[in-house]
Amino acid sequence: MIGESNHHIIRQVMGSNRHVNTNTESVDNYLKAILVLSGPDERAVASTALAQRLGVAPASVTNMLQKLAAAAKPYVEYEKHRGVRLAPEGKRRALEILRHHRLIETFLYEILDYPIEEVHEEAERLEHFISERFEERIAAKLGHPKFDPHGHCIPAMDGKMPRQASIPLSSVDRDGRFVVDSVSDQNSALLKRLQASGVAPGAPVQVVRRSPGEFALRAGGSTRALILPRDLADAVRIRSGD
Amino acid sequence: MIGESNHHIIRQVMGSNRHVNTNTESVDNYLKAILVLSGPDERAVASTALAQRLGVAPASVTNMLQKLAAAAKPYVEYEKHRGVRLAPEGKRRALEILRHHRLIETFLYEILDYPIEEVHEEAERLEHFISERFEERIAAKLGHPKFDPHGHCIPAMDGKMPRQASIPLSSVDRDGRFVVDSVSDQNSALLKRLQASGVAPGAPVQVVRRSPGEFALRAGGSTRALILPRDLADAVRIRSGD
DNA sequence: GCCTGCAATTAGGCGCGCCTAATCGCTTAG
DNA sequence: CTAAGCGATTAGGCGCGCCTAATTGCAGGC
Repeated sequence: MIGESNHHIIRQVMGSNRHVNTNTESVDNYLKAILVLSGPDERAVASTALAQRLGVAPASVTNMLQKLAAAAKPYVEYEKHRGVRLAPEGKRRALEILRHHRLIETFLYEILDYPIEEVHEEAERLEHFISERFEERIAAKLGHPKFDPHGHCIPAMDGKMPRQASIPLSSVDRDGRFVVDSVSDQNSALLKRLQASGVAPGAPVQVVRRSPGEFALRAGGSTRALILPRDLADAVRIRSGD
Repeated sequence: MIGESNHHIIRQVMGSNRHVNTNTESVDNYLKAILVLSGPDERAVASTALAQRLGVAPASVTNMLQKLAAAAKPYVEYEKHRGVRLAPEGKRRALEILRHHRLIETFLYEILDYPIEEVHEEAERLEHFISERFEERIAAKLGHPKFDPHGHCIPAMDGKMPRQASIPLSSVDRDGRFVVDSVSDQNSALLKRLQASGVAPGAPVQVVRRSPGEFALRAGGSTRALILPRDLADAVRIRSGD
């Protein structure tokens, strides 16, 4: 739980209820998408980008944004044709969901021995439905972890998150030794391959070849180099060796 | 997972999709309610009873039952004015959800140290959203338990459940020694009281007084008797001492 | 055997999130 | 400075689960 109170899934029950219902899974997903797409410097996000990420028609996005902006406590700041930003309440909720997501991933990986490439999908569903108590209990069980199994930072209860100091493999400008900072959770097949090759958060790696289209790296004690096309190389973030 | 394949939450995406969408939380809840209300001998269930249990208008029940009966694989057998029974597919799903529910309760209690009176509410939400893998992993982690923390039997993967051999405290016909079989999860305040008095599944208890309106019992080493009005006494099921 | 009372059903409507089609309006190229 | 192009919005519609109000039909009392 982050910030204020968490009402969970309160579905509209009476047709006579005049209040707009903004506590659904769908809303959560819009807020999460805005959080991610607006990046660390919190740029305004375009409707199209949201539509594409959410797999939804642009008209649906406009519709939802108007609702989110018109709520008593607005979730977003939205001006027509200008894109959208998270309002404080929206940011609070988005970070809460992100915290849920990453805690659940950690939990599935550490306690339930999930293979890493399966944690994301399960967390994606459950993140909307766990209670504050569940959140608190798994955090305690895990020793209040700061990172999930992909190396992503878990937002603290006060919603603060340190800025990332790592760079994508695809933008590295020299060969040499690095440490894996994080791996993307978006492509589970790739994730499985990376795991199998020893490319996991904290692992030392050596970048052995770079070209416009491909990046090659060797992890820990691995003998064979792993060759990643540019688009997949985006999925690995590295930092200089500690 | 029980029996056949489990499609989880597949929401309707296209307006053009002619197939009826029967994979929602709401459907799960209707099926569960029918399972419980039809009792061990699987009597037909009246619309009104369902409506009351689900907190929904009778018209809504009729509506849903028609849909559940009309599906390609019908979930229920339903004839107008005759009540409803689970069809094989409906029973399969209902038992699957019940298995989820009770596994989750056990998990929350054993692994996450929830107070017993809080497990039901959380399980009630999560039971609809966990994957087959999650189900299997928590079952394994718990050593494939046969009973949840209330003493209720957890349906096996093949959907079989032994018939209950216990009776409600309210229908006991003699004073003397018994063993607590199970306690209801419906009233969390009562559950907390029972727990505090040592009335938990497997605990030996002594029935010390019976009257039309009240039942008194003393648990294990407890000094004070616990007095329960008839309606609350329904919540405790006992069997003769083992 | 009819009639009344109540359970159950039908009819019609609502908010939700989504869709498509039509329109609008920024922005940039000529 | 205008016009095209495309991103964004509006308009209208759908299925879902739910509601209320009106109607139907079963069953028990006389």
